[in-house]
Amino acid sequence: MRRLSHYLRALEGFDRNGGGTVSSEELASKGHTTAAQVRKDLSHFGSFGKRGLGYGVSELVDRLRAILGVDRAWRVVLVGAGRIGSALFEYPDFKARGYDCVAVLDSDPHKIGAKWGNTTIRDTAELEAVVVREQIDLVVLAVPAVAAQEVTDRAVRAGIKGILNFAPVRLKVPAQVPVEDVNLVMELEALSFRITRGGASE
Amino acid sequence: MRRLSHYLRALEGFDRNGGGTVSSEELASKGHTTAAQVRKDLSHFGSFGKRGLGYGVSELVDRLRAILGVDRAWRVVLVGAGRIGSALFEYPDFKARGYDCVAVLDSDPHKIGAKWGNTTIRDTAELEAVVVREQIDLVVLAVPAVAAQEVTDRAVRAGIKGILNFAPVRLKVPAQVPVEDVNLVMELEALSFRITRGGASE
DNA sequence: TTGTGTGAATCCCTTCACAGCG
DNA sequence: CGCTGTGAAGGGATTCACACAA
Repeated sequence: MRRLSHYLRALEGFDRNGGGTVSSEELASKGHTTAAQVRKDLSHFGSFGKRGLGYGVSELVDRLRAILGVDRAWRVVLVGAGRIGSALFEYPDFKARGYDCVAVLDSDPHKIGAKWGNTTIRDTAELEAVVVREQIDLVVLAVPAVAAQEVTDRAVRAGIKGILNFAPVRLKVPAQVPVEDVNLVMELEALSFRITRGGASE
Repeated sequence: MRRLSHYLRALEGFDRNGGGTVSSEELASKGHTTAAQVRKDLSHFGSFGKRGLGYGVSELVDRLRAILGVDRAWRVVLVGAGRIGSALFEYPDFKARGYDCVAVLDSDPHKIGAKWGNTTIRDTAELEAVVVREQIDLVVLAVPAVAAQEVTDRAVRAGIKGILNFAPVRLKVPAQVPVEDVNLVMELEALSFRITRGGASE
C-alpha cells in the first residue's frame, strides 16, 4: 500500500519520544487523504490507536515499519553501472532507509574493476555467485532493455526475492517474485496527458 | 491513464506500415490486462476500430499519441544537476519521445558554467527568465528536498505547465498544475511490503 | 465468423455516519 | 467530550455477455 509509506514519512515530522500522539486528521492533512481513509488503512492491520486520543507516534512508527517490512535491512545488488545506476548508488536515502547496496555489477569490461567509494564493480557474469554469497534480497535493474529479461531470469533462479526495474520492459517473472517498475517516460506521458486534457486532478 | 502508455509501447512491436491490425486480445497480452479492459479504455476516446478485424496499428498509434499529448514536442528544463539530474539528462528515451531538455540549472557555483554536451549549466536564479525565454512547458525537479518547494513556487509563477518531481516532498501547487512524483524509496518499500506479506500480486 | 462497442452485473475502494471506548 | 474502529452506503472501475458491424 503506497499510502502507508506516506504516513510513515509524515510521522517523521513528529517527535517519536515523549509519548506524543497523532490523530487520523493530522496524518491525513499531510499525505493528502482523508481521516477516514487513514483509519481504514490502519485498521486493516489491527487496531492500535487510543479512542479519544489518536495514535501513539512511537508505536505507529514501529507498526508501519513492520508492515512495510522496513524494520530490517535489505541487501541489494545493483546491476548496471550506467548513469541511472550511479545516481541510485549515491542516493543517500537508500542506505538511511535500510536498503544496503552491497554489490554493483556491469558487463562492460571498461567498468569492471572500477571502484565506486569502496565498492568494486564486478562482472555481471558473477550475478548468481554474488546473490548467494552476499545473501542478496533485492535486485535493482538498471541495464538496457535488451539485457533486462536475461538478468532477471538468472536472478530469479538464484533465489532473489524482488526486483526494482528501471528497464522499459515488462519482465516475465514467477508469480511469487514481485517487480516494481519505474518508467520515467511514462511519468512524463502521464504529465502531458493531464496537461493536454485540462483536469489536473492527481 | 497509465495503461494507454503501455498500449503505445506495445504497439511499437508491430509494423506501423502496411495497414496491419491488432486485436484487443493481442494488446492485452502485452501490457498485462484483459481484452475487455483494452476496449473499454479505448472506447473512452471514441470508437476507432473495425469490428471483426481489430484496430489499425497506424491509426491507433496516432490516436494514442494524440490522447497522451505526445504528438508534439515538450520543452523541458531540468533543475538540479546532481546525479539524478545527470542520469535523466542523458536518458536517451526522453528526446526520442519528444521531451526536449533545453536547459539545465543548478545553484552550486562549482557547477554553473560547466557544459553537458553542448548545454551549459546555468544558475537556478535564472529560472523565471529561462522559462519565459525558452518557452518551457515542463520542469523536472531533481533538487534536494529543502529547495523543492521554493523552486516549484517560482516555476509556477513563471507559467510552467507541469512538474516531474524527484524530491521526496509533497509539493503545494495550484490545482491546474499537475505534478507527478517519483519516489525511489517508496518503490523499494512497496517491494519489501509485498515480499513481507507473501502475496506478490501487482 | 471474428472481434468491437457497450449496457448490465460485479467487485473493490472510498466516504459516511455513528456506536463505543478512553 | 474526542477520536477510533467499523458496518453501511456510495461510486468508480473491471468484468461479463452479447448485439452488431465488417
